[in-house]
Amino acid sequence: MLVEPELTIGAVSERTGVAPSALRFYEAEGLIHSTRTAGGQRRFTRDTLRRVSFIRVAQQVGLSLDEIRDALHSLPERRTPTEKDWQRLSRSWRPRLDAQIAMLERLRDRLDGCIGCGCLSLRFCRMLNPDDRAGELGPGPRYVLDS
Amino acid sequence: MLVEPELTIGAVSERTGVAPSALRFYEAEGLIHSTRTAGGQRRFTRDTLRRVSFIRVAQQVGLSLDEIRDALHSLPERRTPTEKDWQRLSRSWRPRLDAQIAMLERLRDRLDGCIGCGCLSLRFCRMLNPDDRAGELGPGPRYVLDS
DNA sequence: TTAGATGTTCAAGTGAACTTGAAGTCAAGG
DNA sequence: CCTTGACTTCAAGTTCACTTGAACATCTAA
Repeated sequence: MLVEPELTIGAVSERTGVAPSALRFYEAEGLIHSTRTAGGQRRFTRDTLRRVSFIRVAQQVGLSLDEIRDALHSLPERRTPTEKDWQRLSRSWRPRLDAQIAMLERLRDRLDGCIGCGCLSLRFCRMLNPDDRAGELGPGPRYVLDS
Repeated sequence: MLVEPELTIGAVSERTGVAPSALRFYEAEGLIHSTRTAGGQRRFTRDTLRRVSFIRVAQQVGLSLDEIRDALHSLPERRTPTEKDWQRLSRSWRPRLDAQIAMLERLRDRLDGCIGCGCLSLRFCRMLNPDDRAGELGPGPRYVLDS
């Protein structure tokens, strides 16, 4: 069997571009895990690099660390995830990415027509305020209808 | 001449979906402006609705309030902006929107191929870390090169 | 073996973007 | 006129995602 190569926090930091303090923070938040040396220093397995990259990517897509933790919990905890595991996880993102892209495209395509012509409107704002947002606000006229 | 219709903070809140406290905050931050009644209450002109919508849209695109303030400063201060003004502003966003969309599309198209296959890689992370990010980190190997 | 780079914890600080609370004032309908 | 809901200010609190600092321990290469 392979001996898992163990990475120091500095090594993970260097290879991911994420500060050691952030990695400690992620560990405290349950997003990554480490073992400890006899002296109490952290040692990370290589799949941590993938986890950390995943975290940064997820943040770019607009997920909070809480949501990311939930997503990562679908990976086998404390077991090196297989490619299948990662594939399943990444596929679960497609809808979110598609939605985000669609929103930005509508935004781009209407920017002149909407902001530009001065009719930044109800429809426009609805577009930017998915159901969850609109829902939690209660009844009544909500967004700009105004010319 | 028209008398500018004046809106209370509650009216602006209702029509934009933005809390009164947030509107006060935006005013304190110089993103919107108001006049005051004899009694000291705020009154907003209708173009504030557009400004506020613009602010929310800009936030969706990932701009900070600081950046948004800068953008809004290209509008004539304390003068109702013309359609041309808004058009110029919205057009200045095209590159940003295009970039954001392109990033998300690359992300979507490579998600399986990259995270999925386990090669969440240097190239991948560069894609997500535009020059400014990569630049400020200094020299040395930076991102995940690792299988 | 020892210097010094790298690591440790824990508490507190930061900045962005607001929200909340207290204590009080204004404005419009009956 | 008076009530009542909407408004005012100001300071402090909140959440998120970290960073910083102090004081100390460990690890590794010479």
